[in-house]
Amino acid sequence: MSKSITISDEEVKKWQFNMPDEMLDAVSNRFKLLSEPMRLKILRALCDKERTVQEIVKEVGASQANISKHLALMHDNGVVNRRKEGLKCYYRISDDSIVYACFLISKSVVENLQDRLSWIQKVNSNLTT
Amino acid sequence: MSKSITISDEEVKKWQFNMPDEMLDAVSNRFKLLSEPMRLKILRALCDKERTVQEIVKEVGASQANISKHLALMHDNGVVNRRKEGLKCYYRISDDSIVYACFLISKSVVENLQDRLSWIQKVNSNLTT
DNA sequence: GATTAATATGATTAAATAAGCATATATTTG
DNA sequence: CAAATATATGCTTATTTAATCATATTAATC
Repeated sequence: MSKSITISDEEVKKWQFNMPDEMLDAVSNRFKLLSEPMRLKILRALCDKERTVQEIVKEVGASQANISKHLALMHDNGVVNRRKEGLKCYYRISDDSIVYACFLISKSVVENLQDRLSWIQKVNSNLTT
Repeated sequence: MSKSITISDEEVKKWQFNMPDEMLDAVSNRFKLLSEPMRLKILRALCDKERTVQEIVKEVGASQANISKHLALMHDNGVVNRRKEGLKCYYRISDDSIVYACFLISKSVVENLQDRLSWIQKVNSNLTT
């Protein structure tokens, strides 16, 4: 069966931004973790299944030290979980809503780009005719 | 009628992280915009309706210059829209998915904190008995 | 227990950027 | 057009942090 998530406006309104400042700090911190291309690449690699550090290093194409630090940071902040097996260490995304948030934002960014593109095309066709 | 949004796993899988690196850069940039407490406070103020810069300044309690710069940044990146009316300038959130993403992440962060709290409580009760 | 493999960590450097202050640019009103 | 109001913008400073290199830790194997 296929999972799905539904967010109602009411639900959002209730929570929504009756949030205390301290909560916003925590939220901004989580967003900050998602605001580095390198970390998004790591999450992209972890999207379908857990992987070892080595596997991530290969897939992402960055140094082992760098990947390791990003993973540590995300682990400290509950974005990924760790599982040790002998020498190897498997990481996985700890929470589906992280992926959903990435999806939402991606969609929003694409729509945004498309809007701009249509503007440009309109302006361009006006200029060239 | 109450709006709502549904995200299916299939939908996420399709898009999901078959994203090219350039796309991840754009997404990370959007996340970066959401990763400052001050900007989240501004978005919280804009959550239910559009507001003027002055109204935001009052509600958020930061300097006009600072608010103005954050608004300009978010506007340049399509996070908020602008509407001028005489001297006043009304800003509003341009895209619902931004609010949904904030909601998702907030929920995720709260769950994360709750998990940690229950750990702490468990440890604490072990120590004090 | 020495060696190799997998991962983590410390120190340093360079780049990004939020906030503050002063000032500039409209736009309205007298 | 002068004064007042609303908003935007330069410039500077201090802070944060990603990447790099070298090295440390941990676990398996011979």
